[in-house]
Amino acid sequence: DAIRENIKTGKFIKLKGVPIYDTYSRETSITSIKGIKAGVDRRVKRMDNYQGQKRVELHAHTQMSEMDSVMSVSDYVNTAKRWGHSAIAITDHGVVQSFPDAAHELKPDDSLKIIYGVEAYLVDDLTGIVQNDKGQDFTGEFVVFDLETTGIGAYSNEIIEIGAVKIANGVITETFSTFINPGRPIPYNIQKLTGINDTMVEDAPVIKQVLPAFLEFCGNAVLVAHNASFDTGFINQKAKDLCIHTDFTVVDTVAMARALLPELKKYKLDTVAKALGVPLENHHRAVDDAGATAEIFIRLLKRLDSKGIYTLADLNKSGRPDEETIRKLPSYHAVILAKNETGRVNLYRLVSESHLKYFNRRPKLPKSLFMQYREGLLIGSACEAGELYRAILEERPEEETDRLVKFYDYLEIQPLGNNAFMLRDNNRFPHIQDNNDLMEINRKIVSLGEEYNKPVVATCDVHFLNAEDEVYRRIIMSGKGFADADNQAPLYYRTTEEMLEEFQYLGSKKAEEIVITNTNLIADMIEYIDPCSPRKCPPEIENSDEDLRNICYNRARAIYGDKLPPVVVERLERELTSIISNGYAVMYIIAQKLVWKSNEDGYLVGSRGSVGSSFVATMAGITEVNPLSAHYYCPECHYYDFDSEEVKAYAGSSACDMPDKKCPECGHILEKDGHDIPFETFLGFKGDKEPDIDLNFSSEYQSNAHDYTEVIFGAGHTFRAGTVGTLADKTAYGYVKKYYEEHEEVKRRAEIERIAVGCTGVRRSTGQHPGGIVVLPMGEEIYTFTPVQHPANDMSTKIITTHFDYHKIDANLLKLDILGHQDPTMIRMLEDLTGIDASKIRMDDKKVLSLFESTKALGIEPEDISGCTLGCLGLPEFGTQFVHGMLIEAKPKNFSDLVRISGLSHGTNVWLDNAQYFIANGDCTLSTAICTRDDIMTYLIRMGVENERSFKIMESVRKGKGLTSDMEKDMRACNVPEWYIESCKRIKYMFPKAHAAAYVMMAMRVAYFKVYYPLAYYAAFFSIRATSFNYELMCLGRERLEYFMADYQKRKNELSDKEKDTYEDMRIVQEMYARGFEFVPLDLYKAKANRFQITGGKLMPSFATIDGLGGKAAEMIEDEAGKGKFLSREDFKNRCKVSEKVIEAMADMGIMGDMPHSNQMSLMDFLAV
DNA sequence: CAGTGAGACGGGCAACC
DNA sequence: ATAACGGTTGCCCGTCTCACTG
Repeated sequence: DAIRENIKTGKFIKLKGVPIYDTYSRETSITSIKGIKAGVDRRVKRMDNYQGQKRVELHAHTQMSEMDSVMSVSDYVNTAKRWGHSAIAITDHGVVQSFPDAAHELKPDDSLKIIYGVEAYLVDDLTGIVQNDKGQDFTGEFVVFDLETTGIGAYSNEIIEIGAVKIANGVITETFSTFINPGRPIPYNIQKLTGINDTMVEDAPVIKQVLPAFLEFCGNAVLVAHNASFDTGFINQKAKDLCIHTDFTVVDTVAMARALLPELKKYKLDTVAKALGVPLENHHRAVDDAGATAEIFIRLLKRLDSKGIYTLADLNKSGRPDEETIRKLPSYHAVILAKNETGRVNLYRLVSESHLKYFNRRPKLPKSLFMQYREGLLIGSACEAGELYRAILEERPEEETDRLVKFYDYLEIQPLGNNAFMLRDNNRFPHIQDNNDLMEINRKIVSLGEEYNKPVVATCDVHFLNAEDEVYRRIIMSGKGFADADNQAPLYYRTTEEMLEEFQYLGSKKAEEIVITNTNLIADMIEYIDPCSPRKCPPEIENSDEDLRNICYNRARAIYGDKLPPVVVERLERELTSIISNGYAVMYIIAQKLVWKSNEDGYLVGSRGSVGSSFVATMAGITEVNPLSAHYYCPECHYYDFDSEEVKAYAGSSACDMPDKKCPECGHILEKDGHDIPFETFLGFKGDKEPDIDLNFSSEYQSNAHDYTEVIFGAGHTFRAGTVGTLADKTAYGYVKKYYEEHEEVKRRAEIERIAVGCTGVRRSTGQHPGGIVVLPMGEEIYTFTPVQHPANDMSTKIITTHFDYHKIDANLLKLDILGHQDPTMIRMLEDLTGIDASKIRMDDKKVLSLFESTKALGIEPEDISGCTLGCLGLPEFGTQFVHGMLIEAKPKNFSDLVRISGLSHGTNVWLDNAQYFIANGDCTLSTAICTRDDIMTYLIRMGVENERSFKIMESVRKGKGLTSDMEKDMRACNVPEWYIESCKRIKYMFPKAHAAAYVMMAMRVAYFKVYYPLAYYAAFFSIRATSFNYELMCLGRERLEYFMADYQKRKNELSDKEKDTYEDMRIVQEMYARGFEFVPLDLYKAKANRFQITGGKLMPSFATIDGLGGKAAEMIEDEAGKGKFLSREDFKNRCKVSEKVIEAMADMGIMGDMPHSNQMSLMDFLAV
């Protein structure tokens, strides 16, 4: 214990012990520990010690950048605070999920300004198909041409071949073709690509001679090229070098093809040629490419003609890219920062639209859309993947860089190390050879900034906090399969001094300007913003207050009579006052509508959570749990008994445990109801607790319930709550392990775990909440609260989720938890099979209750079912080893006991290390132990602790927050025993009583069927609950089953989770066999896809129980079997889309009967007969 | 006959109530 | 043998199979 005390996460310790080689884990470990001492944390924490104004980081990625950055928001914010930086920006790739967490890191008196931004994937949709239109139509002259060059940039490369074709009136009239001597060797990769070598151009004319000739050939014609800006860029650059003025109209066939052939995925010349049936030989030779492009152009022109497009102006208009096209356009990084509240909402809109409309691997943002919502936003030119940097890198003509610079509000440059990858990639960046080349690009950006008066800022493009943290990013990128993962750029958060030093090559004055002055200048243009709206916006439904009141009173009168018992009126009024005054009536009305609708459609709804604590909820039909104290009432004459001594003896218990009784007035059998649950568990004494209505709908019905919310609130007003899926422990561990295995480095398990921790928390995907629907009230705009997107950016679904996970906006919008559950599905199937109304099942049936103590009621002995001494295998929430252990120890006698056990068996540190100990120690009994939340509050109140205080203590305990010393003091002051205080402190999570009661009711119902309608029970269980049912292992007889069970038992410690599930299902099957029931072989023509059937006192499994045969195939078989006999296996395979392998397996199991292999055979057979 | 892409399926994992 | 909350939805990924293609 002393050792344990000293070992805590984040602590450093010194150990004394004996190192030995552990043959099991196959690594060295320490045993026989003799001493343990506190150690010293020797890690050096970096500090920004710059004297004077410090820099501001304007470009940083957090863990929300998908599988890219490993920096946690909290580390980032807190480091900035510690360094004394005045502001920091968060600019994740295309998303903003870090914002709420970042805001959360700020304390009220922090002065740090967080700049909320995004690094967008900007798409230039503003350049049209036609540049410099002068009113031409398609009857004039066009010159379609193509160039081969020594490289990509027009400035430092030369043209080596020009091929051109002149078209007039849609027919080819002239051609032009020549090599050009570039006056320097042709790079090897270009030779390889084009097949043009030095000897071929040796005798060719030089550009000075060729260009004028080519320009003369062109005359006033419109220039046409595939990806025209490349070719015209060269022509313009070379013309400029020779002081020749050019002013061509240009048409780009890539853009044309995009507009006219939207079905293509790529628009490379060969792809387009193929799509249009144009032959293309010798691709990457100017003459041939020009010819092909001309042919493509002519064919595209014909399509234009049929569309009634006759002028270039029309072409440009028709070619405005649609969503589909924009998705396929190349994108460039750009940093967008929100300056103020308007900007924030605009940013959320841009993020939403880029996810909903323009997502293609990345959320793309068309410039046109950005322009539309530019208000309140700043845009910066970003990194080497930004269009300005790219334009400079590719030596685009000046007009283009000018146009780009003007578009941005500020320009960015980054440390050389960020771009050093270019030095290593000679193929893509042949002209970037050393740091000087990289510096040159940065210098160019700086001078453009000066020229156009745009501030230039130095940013880090942060992806991890400290230089050494690159290892985490390396492993993650390697795990994703990036080949160059091992060459991590130094993308860490740098201090002012580090950045000043980095940019010394610009001169110390300039360095100071871009590192300090300008970053602060940008930061100062930005206001303090809260990423989450402060407004609470619950939906409104007209007359909900009055309606709720009426619904409750009507129902109450129907049950308790027109003259309502005072207890009922008192409770209703107390609750209604609290509910209505706090504005929660709407919640009840919504829940009521959903439940009623589901009931109408034939599915009961299970209640869940603490709603059952509310009698109003009971009366509104939202829950079956009646929270009043145990009472009798007469359904005939409305006699009631809430306060006789007889009834009071059941305080704290459920009414179903009371003896049956006849009505003293009319002799009718009295109803018993009430579980004695305080309302305050739900809403608190002041009604100020944020309540949550959780409902369990049948999994089969869940999506209908979701759709129905749209009917209630109107289309566009409900959103599925979104979730953020991260790289968590197990996946991270797997990545790290794999990484070091691949690199053949031996790492100890502890080290792998340590590194894995550093990799966790990185966003991997987004998803849907299991049931949460978020409601946006009429007249509100969702972007005020959160951006939206499709789950996992799946463009084929109509589901829209919130971009933030629900808890980030739970103070703003109401969430309905419409969860899926198997209990309602089970009940539905059991009712269908037996004709019994499950809601009428008694909760005090002795035989049913005995299942929780012995196997007797099932007519079997423990040895029949591998020694299990209880009959409650397969009952919901009562089927696991853990719960069984508890049941065996606690020996529940009635419903109330089961409610307590249900409470004890859910949560961490509620039973073990807690109630179990205190019961054994004699401090308490099952009835007095802390079993549910409510126990704490009612007990404390009874001991004299003030109401509100008792509630607060309960809330603190049930959330696992333990007790404050003040709370302990208050408890001791009221003589609360020490064991009780200790017990409270150990609890990590705890059920509310209402939830436990609702779940026990469900378990009792299922148990009833298990006792009295066994086949129906097993049919329902295997159809619905069994997750790993396997025909081959389980349905071919008891002996075979037990053979496999023995095998699993032997491998107990190595079973996968899946196999463990299978084993649990096997136990239920074993129990069924033991009770004397059997399966009949699966009949191809009688079996159902997913449901077991009872036939002649036996069970017929469903098709879905066959391994490898999934839901789709199962349904196909059921469908096709109804249409007629299968002639052969071949026929079966074709009609049902079942794979060969599965058919083989089915044949082995005897399911295929004597069906012949192919139709031929069957015909022969037929003839033979 | 290798390559590719799509779809079904099962299993592992994560988020959540 | 241990320790153990139980049960839900949904996403990703590897594998298998099959149709299609050059």
